[in-house]
Amino acid sequence: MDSSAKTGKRPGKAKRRILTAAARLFRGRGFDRCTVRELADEVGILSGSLFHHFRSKDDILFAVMEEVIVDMDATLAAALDSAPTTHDELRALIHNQLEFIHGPQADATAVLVYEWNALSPDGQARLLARRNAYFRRWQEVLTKARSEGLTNVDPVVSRQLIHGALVWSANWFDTNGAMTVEELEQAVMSMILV
Amino acid sequence: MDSSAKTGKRPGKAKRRILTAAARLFRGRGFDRCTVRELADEVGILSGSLFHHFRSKDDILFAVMEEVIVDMDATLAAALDSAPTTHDELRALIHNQLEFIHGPQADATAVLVYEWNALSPDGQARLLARRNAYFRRWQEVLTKARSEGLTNVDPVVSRQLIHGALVWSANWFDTNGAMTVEELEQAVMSMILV
Amino acid sequence: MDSSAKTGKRPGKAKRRILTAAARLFRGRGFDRCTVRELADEVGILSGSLFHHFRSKDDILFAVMEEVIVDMDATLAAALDSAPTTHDELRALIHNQLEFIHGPQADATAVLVYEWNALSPDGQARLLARRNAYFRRWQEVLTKARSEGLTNVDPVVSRQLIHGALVWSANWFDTNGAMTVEELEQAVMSMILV
Amino acid sequence: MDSSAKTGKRPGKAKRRILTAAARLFRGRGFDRCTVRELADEVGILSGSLFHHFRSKDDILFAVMEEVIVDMDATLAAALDSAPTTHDELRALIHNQLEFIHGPQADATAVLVYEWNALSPDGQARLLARRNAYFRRWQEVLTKARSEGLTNVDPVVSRQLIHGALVWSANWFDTNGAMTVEELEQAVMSMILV
DNA sequence: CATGAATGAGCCTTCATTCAT
DNA sequence: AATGAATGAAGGCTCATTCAT
Repeated sequence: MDSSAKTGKRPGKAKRRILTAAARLFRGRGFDRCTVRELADEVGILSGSLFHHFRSKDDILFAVMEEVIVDMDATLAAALDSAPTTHDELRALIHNQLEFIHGPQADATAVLVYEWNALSPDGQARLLARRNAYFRRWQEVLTKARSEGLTNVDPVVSRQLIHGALVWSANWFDTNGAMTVEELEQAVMSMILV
Repeated sequence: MDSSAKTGKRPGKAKRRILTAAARLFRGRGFDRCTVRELADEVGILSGSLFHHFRSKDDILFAVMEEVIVDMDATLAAALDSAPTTHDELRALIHNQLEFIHGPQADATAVLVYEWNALSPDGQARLLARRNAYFRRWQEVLTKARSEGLTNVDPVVSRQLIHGALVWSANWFDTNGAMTVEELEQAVMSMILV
Repeated sequence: MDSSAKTGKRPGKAKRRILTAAARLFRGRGFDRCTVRELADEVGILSGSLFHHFRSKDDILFAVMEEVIVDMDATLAAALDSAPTTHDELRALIHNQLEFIHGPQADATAVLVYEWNALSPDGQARLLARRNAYFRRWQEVLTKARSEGLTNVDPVVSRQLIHGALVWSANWFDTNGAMTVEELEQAVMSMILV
Repeated sequence: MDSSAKTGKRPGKAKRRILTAAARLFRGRGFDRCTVRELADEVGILSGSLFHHFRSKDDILFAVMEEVIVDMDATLAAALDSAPTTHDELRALIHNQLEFIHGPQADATAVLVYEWNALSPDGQARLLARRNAYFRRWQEVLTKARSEGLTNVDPVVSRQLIHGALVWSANWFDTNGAMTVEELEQAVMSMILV
């Protein structure tokens, strides 16, 4: 007889459940418009109990973002490592970003991108290194791509343009719609390539 | 000697000053993290006075957004009217959007895009018609562009990709930096065109 | 061409119109739940203009009450003077009170009775003399009535019981209903008399 | 050693204490002239804590009224049930009303009667059924009383006249004065009876 | 006299956070 | 770990009142 049977609560570690619910809530209604009570309700505990797991509401936002940014960077690093050509690396860049924006971590990724300003200055500072590392990988690939004649736009500029185009898809692309993520990936590729 | 010299208040109609300050504040710190007292301070009045000009804080957000969306649509309509070719229309699309994102109405435009969820459901409904009209113009031009072979991506998809890329520039492009808006415009054009 | 034609406002002295509207409003929704803006709207002026005629909102309440209490006492005095018998005096007491509660000054009278606590301590003090004078007349008549065997209840008590019964009729008696004020008067008389 | 000794707080359930204080305050100074901070002070908590127990200030007024009206109706029903004669029923009517107006629930009863207009339309609607039930009992007794020749005034009219007389006593009758409630009851009876 | 923008105190309510149980 | 009452700062908004025009 596990504890979830006794308490009637859904299984899974509390921290995990809080983070998942927080990502969904923060994404849907914005960090500031969500109350800790709503979050606690969603998890099935009382608001006071949240503070046994996280020091503050800000801390929850930070944890959501940190987890996804660490994952995203690690996944990208691995994907780039196993990409034989620059063209494959380019595709890995886009694939990885879309995977996060529309995959299992979609909520957390959207929160990372669109609630960045809700994060405390301190939190931003602590996440900046990872963020920079991630974009450095983009930069390197795009620089190589231009030098190889695959694209003809300045890497700094194209990095931002592509990033903007990709993350915005969180707001319109429907995973259950007619178009698949692979097709979207292909469309982006065809815009980038000369 | 104008009245502002006599009263010691900054010139300009109060509503105008509120809207301008609101756009800057809402953009910089997010609608929910701004207080009406901050806004009033910025304008140089007391918080209560705000409510002589707007019924509520929500109303101010609505007014900021409505003004810019109306302007944006009207300006685009005019620009498209005087564009001789589809290529020129395509450029007008991008030029117009960048003009708003980085021109005098930069703050309000950023608010329109990134604080959309902060707007009340009712407010969203009342602005939707304009928003749709604006995007319909994009759709039409992009459809024509593809049928003429200028691009080869589905209009719905390319509209969203380009929109995402352009509005994201609000977060990184520096008007006072080395790159001009015209150059940015050119970079985007070159990514779109086959 | 009078000024009301020019300004489009209803005729009559401003003070009068304010007092009439105030009585109706205060009675209907309570002094505290009425705003000076509502009152000004009703009169057809702006809220600021109210303060050319009265020093404060409290002052308006005071004026409404003072006018009616002065009238009520004067009318009662006259009626008692011309009442040949104690029985007639008794009837005058009731008639006069009902005349005010349901006649042209119904609103002001209801305000006097039911908004007494909304009046400032200072205002209450300034009206107390009149209030006392009015009730003294009741007391005298009721004392005489008992000594003559018309009633058999202590004058202090009966004065309050009758007063309560009469003023409460403001809350239920319908001037346009089947029962006339005269019939109501008769019903009260029959309850009082032995 | 009970918990109140340990926490330093006054004993009694919070809701109860709030309701009691609210009745006293609302009665003394009127619902609109009382602030939630005053009420919280009186109870010995902070204003925010009020809203753990009641959704709104309106809700508190409603709760005060609901409790007393339910009690009042139940007590009257019981009293009428055990009254052997119509004469006794008549006395029960008056006794019950005076018991509430001057007994332990005096404040709440006064609030019910004199702050009815401060209650939201919705609140009024939700209390109307009880109010009507209570008055229906009066009506029935008074109808019977007239048919038996105990009184000779129309039941609808006498119900309102007596009700007015009785509730008004909240404003003048002094429980600690020379006259007892029983004597007051007797005085009212003698006015009603033929 | 009237206007109406501005005032500023104060109101009800919300909400992240604490803590004794 | 969880509870839930209490906290207390802050938030959006109201409103009687003032005053330059």
